[in-house]
Amino acid sequence: MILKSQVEWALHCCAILSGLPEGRYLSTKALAELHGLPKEYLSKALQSLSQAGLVLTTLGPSGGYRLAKTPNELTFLEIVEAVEGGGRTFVCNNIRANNPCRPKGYCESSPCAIARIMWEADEAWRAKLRSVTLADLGEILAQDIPPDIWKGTFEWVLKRAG
Amino acid sequence: MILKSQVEWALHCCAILSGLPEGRYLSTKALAELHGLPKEYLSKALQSLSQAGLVLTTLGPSGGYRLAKTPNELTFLEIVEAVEGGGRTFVCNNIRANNPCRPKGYCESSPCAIARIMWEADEAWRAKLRSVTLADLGEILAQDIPPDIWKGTFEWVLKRAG
DNA sequence: CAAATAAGGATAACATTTATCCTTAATCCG
DNA sequence: CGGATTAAGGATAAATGTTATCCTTATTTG
Repeated sequence: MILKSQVEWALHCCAILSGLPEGRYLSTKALAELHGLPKEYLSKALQSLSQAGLVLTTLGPSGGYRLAKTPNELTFLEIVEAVEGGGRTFVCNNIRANNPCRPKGYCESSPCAIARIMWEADEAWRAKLRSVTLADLGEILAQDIPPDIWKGTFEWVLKRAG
Repeated sequence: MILKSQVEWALHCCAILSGLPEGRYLSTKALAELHGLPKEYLSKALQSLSQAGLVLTTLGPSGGYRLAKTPNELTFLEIVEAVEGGGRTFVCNNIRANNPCRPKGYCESSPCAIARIMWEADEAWRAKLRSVTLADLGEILAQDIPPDIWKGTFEWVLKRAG
């Protein structure tokens, strides 16, 4: 059970977009170059973000993407679910219903106990991702990344942002 | 990102095995019939449990599986990881290293901040699963399942247990 | 009008999951 | 001892999902 690599790509792209000045846009091409990713396929991840309403787009030269909200309003969970989908990791096929000892037409009152427990674990995962915003990430990155690399990247981005 | 259905199968099988009297074994065939599952493929899931040391096996007629520990020593996490593997759901491909603004040969000091956050969410998921034992599940099932079905299933199992 | 862009459809390569079949070695029972 | 039953595991195939590429369309900029 592994998340799509598009999740990783979307998170990194949002991290870059969160440093973009107000009203400017960054293209798929620039984001793909910056991360060494296939432009066409990265585009699908960005489209998912767009469909989820997390980013805004413009067309034409100088077009591209920018965040639809401020970084402290955008959570990891929103980004992950935009790309990966909001479904649960545990799918209950209700195999208890195949138990030959059950009376015919027997109807369960509640979801399977095993599924309920697995879903609680899913919810713990989601709760953690919901608690972290892009702004939080920005603070961590500011400490992680050497200032000169951070600055160089920022200038590289600004040069390409429409 | 969906867990293998074998995870569901393994959990249900362990739930049944946890009700088995001391020293008796239940075969793949019986477990497959009880849950309406393909015997040969279910066998792979049970082999995973065996390799992880969660169940004990015997060969020959009257052979099969029983738990290697008491139900209150066996956690959901152990069962899930035996089948699904213990890896993380988020794989970091370190795409930040592709950033053209980095000096050549630059070496990161710590894992990517995005990966660290995603891994914390994974750990929250695992922590929840680690906190629930088969004994806990048994208590919930005892309340969920009507006594006559529970009793009928138990007798069905005992009739087939070696 | 020409170039650049996002959006999205079609398709293919690749990996994983799901399943089936077969062989081997061990165990039980008559 | 011999036949039946079982777990273990290898080989293979079908089904599904992920990753990737290509192409068309509509929009925007200059």
